[in-house]
Amino acid sequence: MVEGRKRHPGSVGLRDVAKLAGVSTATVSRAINNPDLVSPELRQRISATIEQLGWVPDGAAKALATRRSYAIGAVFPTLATGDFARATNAVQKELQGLGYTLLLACSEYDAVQELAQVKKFAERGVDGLILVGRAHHPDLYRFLDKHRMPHVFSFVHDGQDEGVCIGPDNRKAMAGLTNYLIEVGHRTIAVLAQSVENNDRAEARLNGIRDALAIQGIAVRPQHMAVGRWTIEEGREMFGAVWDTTPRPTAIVCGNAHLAVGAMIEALARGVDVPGAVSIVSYDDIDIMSHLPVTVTALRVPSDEVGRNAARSVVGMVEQRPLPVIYEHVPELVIRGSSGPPPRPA
Amino acid sequence: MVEGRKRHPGSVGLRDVAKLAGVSTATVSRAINNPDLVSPELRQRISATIEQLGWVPDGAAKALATRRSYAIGAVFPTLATGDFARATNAVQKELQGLGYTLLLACSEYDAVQELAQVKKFAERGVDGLILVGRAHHPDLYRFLDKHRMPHVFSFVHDGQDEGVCIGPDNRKAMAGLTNYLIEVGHRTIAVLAQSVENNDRAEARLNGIRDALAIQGIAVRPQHMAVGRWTIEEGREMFGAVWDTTPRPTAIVCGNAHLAVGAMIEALARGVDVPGAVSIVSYDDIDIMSHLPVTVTALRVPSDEVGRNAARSVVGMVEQRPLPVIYEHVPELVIRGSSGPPPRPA
DNA sequence: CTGAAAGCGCTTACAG
DNA sequence: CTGAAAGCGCTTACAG
Repeated sequence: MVEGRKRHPGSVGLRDVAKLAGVSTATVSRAINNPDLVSPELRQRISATIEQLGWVPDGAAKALATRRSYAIGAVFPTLATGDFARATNAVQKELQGLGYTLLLACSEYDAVQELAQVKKFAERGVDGLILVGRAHHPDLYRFLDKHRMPHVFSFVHDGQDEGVCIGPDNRKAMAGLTNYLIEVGHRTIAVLAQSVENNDRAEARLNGIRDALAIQGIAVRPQHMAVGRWTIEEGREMFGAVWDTTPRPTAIVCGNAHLAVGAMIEALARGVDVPGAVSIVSYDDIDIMSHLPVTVTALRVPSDEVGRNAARSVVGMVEQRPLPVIYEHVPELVIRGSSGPPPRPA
Repeated sequence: MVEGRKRHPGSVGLRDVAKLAGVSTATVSRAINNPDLVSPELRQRISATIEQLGWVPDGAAKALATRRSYAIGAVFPTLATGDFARATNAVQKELQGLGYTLLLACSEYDAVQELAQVKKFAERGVDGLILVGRAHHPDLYRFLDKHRMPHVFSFVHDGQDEGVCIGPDNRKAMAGLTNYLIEVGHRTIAVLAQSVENNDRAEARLNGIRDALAIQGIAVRPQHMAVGRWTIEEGREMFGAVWDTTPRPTAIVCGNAHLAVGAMIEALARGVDVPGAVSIVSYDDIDIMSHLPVTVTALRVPSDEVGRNAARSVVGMVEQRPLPVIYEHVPELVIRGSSGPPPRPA
């Protein structure tokens, strides 16, 4: 007779609990998952037995039997920027409150890797996914579709119909920030942009700037456009790149907080008068901005709220019950010391 | 006859692959997990069939059958500080390379919550755990022990025997930083400390400072000791608290980077001459430190390496194969503009 | 309210 | 090299 594998000797299972409590495994299972179906007496006896044996239910077995894992996968581009880190923190907290576990991966802005990570998550049996942005590998959409995997796109929000998006409308927000500069009189505006490679948010922001400028019939001059990623170092260099040009920009819009901090610091280091000679504004707000010698005007994106709502939203989809969720997060324009009217023409 | 639940209609399983490929399920399983045991011909046919059907293996079933999840749980205090965020990123990357998935939780420096999170991870069947620090809920050790759960403690390293620790020796490192101040002549030293509540690293750092000072027969005066968490705001306030005292400190040691940045900024804002009037040094190094008008002397802790090695270490334990791992990470003292000899007595 | 038993989708010891 | 079948540890439809 074939025997198969044996149980691990030391570990206790549902069976052991049932035996010791003198009930069937079905009753133990019900006592945990559906206490109302079990008489108070047994319920009490069973929970005492569980305590006594220190039984830890086996999630894999449970997942296999119920076809539900109570796990959500999230793929962020990176955790090196504070916004995604804070969002991850919030996602985990919210999921935990809803009874879910977070599986985390970082794609490093690589769509192919993201696809592989999502497939891995699917193998792990996650009930749903949180992704960042709208632009993904084409196969990813097919995959999600085929496997009917509930998912949300975070840190984006736009007018499109497809998919659930939770976050700011990057384009609209950046247009708003640019409009603010236009309103106070700027016409010669430089841009320190993030690379748009595999980053639709960065692209949307760039488009937002162009939208706002185009209405005035203005475009960003090539020498006023610099591209980087998200370090202070780059921000400093990029400031130099657009500043040492003719004509000089009277304002600089930065695609993310680190570039903006770098630009601000470089301006200070060069003794450039901010905002007297040039205004600096930023998409995204971080702590340090309100503490620099010249504080930085920024669009405040509530990353933790975005994370929290993304979590609520996937869980709502998974459980097919509507949870109250905020879908669009309109960033607040926080005007600080780094922005003002352009210098008067000499 | 009792029927039990039915299979989900749409989904394809190993069985479907086997049927279509005209082989047994055992052979399909082998073709994936042990290709060498299967003839090239079948192997080829099977992988084509898998492709064709778009089969995604069921991790829960696999985990149940093998008693291995290829998942590692990590509990960090928070992701709000850059160090843990970068470490998390590195952990995930390394685990992925080793074929594992990361389950993540944040304890918010709460030992009870951490315990609950670890138990949850155990239910999920993680193969191992990465924790931060050495100080945990007493029940946690019992739990890990009872369930023979492989685990490592990260961001700590000390002379003790028990457990695998991966990171800097906080105490020794901080003593070294303090010694540097003593060597350049400081004797009146203030401390901006992190709260030691549920944070043994903070406590170790504090002890390191005291160790170094005690050798000189010096202690930190009560008015030179301030306690906070990890915001720039707090750092500013704490600077004020220790600065407006008699005697004035000639140097300030900060328990973490954000407090140090706050202190530096407050000093600049008050027009205090750094390092002429006071030196400021920090445990932990962050980007902004090398870009402030006065750059900050700091101990550089390589968070990502700590994360990477922690990941390698647990996996090594889980697989019972020795992976090359660095256990102690000696922080590098990066001397910058904010430190120097104390002012000469007037 | 409770139990006996089938089944979730894989893996693997055994036999060939 | 391959297959038939037991088993991993739970849940749940069915019967009582």
